[in-house]
Amino acid sequence: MVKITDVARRAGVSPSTVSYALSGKRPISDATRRRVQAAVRELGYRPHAIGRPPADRRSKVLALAVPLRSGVHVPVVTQFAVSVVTAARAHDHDVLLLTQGEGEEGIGRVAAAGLADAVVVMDVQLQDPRLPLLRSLSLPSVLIGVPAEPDGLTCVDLDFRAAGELCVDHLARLGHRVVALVGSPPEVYVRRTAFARRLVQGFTSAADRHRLTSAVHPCGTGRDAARAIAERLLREQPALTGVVVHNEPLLDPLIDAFERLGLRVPGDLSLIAVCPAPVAASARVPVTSVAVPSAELGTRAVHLLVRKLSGTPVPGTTLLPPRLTERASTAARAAA
Amino acid sequence: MVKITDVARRAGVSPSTVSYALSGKRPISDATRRRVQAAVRELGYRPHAIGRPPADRRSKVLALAVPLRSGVHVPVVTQFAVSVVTAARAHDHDVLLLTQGEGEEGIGRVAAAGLADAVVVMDVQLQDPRLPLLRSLSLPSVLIGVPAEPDGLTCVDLDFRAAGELCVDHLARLGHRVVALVGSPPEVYVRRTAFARRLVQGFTSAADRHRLTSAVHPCGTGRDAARAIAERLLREQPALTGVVVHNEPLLDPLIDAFERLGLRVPGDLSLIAVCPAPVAASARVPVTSVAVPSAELGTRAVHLLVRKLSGTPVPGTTLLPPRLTERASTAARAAA
DNA sequence: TTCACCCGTCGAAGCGCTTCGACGGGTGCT
DNA sequence: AGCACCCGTCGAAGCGCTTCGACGGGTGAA
Repeated sequence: MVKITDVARRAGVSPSTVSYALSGKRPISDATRRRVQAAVRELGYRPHAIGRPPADRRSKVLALAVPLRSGVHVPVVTQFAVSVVTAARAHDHDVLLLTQGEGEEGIGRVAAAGLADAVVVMDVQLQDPRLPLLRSLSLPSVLIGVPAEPDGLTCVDLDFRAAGELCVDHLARLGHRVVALVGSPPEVYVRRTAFARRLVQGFTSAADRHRLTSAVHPCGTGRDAARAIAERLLREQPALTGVVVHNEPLLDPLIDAFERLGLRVPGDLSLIAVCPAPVAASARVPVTSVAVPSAELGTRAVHLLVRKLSGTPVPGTTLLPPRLTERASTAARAAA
Repeated sequence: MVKITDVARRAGVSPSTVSYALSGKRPISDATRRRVQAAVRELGYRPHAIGRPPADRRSKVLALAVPLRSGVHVPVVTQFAVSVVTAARAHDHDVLLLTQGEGEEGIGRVAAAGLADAVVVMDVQLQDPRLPLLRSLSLPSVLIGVPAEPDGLTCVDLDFRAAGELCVDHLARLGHRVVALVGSPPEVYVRRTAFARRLVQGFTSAADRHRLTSAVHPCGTGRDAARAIAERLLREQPALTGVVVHNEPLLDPLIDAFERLGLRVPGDLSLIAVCPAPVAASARVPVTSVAVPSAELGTRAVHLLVRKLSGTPVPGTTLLPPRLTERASTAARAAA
């Protein structure tokens, strides 16, 4: 392995001069800088992380704590992870992957060992066991999702409450009077996952505001669950004409199930999904949706983290405003 | 942050004694060891990675180079990544995530900076541009997938050639005489992705051996592609009764498309998929499949890597034998 | 011409840890 | 009883890098 002393020898200067020539933290003459750069190129020198003194103890690594528990949609998480890695690279950082179960232990370990400078925490619950740890650690962090008590923490998320309201507003504007929310699997709510709860709140309060009849149903995934929930909805709310779906993998099966029951989308039933845009656009019927901007969330999280690392103050909670995109799955309610 | 000297002071010994007490590399009296352990517990000490001298230069980090290019099925990759992280943790290692595009550059950077001790490389092509780099680097590596020239490299993969043969053998045994392979998207073959090509080889050679009429069709994903390929198959091979699918996201749409053309599975058409078992089992018709054991591949890769790191010699190429699981999508060919 | 100042460079220290060599004091054998 | 040996512990070195303080020589101003 080629070290800084090798470069120094070849360039005929001292190691410290090489360091300064590369970092630019002190003035170095053009001639010297050029010689150093040439030596670096010729030898293929790259600073080795082990040498970094604790002054600049930065490992240039961010940790990413991903959930991957049941009920979490894998492609969404993956897209998010990729955007984090990409954004991190743009800021000259690498990403260390921590999986759930590792969650708490992993964050502690990574912080103590100095393996990472900062951590992005996904899938935050309202009362998340990791929060006390994050508060006590000096390790900068950004949460994806907003817990019940976000004081002192940096959080980013889609404004799921507003997203829920937006969906209902849209259905109400189209004349729908009876609506339902088909949500994530029950375990997601049991875990008190923040974003899922907030969406329900927004949905419910907007429905009340518009004086709509509404119901909320957590729902598992798969064809059988879709059929069951579709039948149940029609049984319990025969006048149902508007459905909000917050459950990516259920989207296609649910449309299927409704059609098998003789309900056309959007003829008889309007459907709005809360999910990443590609999922909505490529469903068997292109679905009107409020996009979950996973890529943007990842990028934002990294930006915030980098700013924190540089000492810049950052806002406590950033909520991205929801945006609704109309596609083929919503229509005005047919006249009675 | 609590360091080894703090522990030493509290335990009333020297730092080196603490180190030995924790590593066990030299005999330490029971009394001393106990005092050290108590001090470690009380102070919450954890060794900081920055202190590790290059003698034991191990960073306890593995890099994982994941593809995430078009045509690669995301859930499969994710499952694989998770199994790598889990296995790595079992060996007291963490995992650094490198994404494609970063591929070559990333491996070089990580190696030079000493960020990782070893690397797992996914989605290997027959002529992979990363191979020369891997050979030249002293960084131990394991490839998922077998390139054209695997000499000097450690590779793990499902034996896709045998998998292709196994599918055809099964169809032939059931009496099918005209078969087709619906493969991955064309770009996968253009890239000369190793496993995709090998599957085709196995499929073709087994078909020839059994004197079957056969055809191979790369195919994109999505409902439209499924419909197009289904129609084309029936047009070009009207007597077709056996289909092998090597394209996870196409499975459901393809079954759909066949049924819309009036072909029942398995009544009129037998279907075998090469994909992870859960995908096959949860398709709209449970599909007979040869499993792609992503989790096992990840675990194996990490095991091999750990053995390499410890200096144990490891086999060059490990091919896992394919296993076929019968489900509801295959049946004997109906008598003419 | 002289002095102050600054630019460009160097040497040394230090980070937290591991490990090598050394050393002191028991123990066991002769 | 004496000697060798080994167990348990300590001190010091060293890893590759960055950065602080220092220093020498040139330049500009008085």
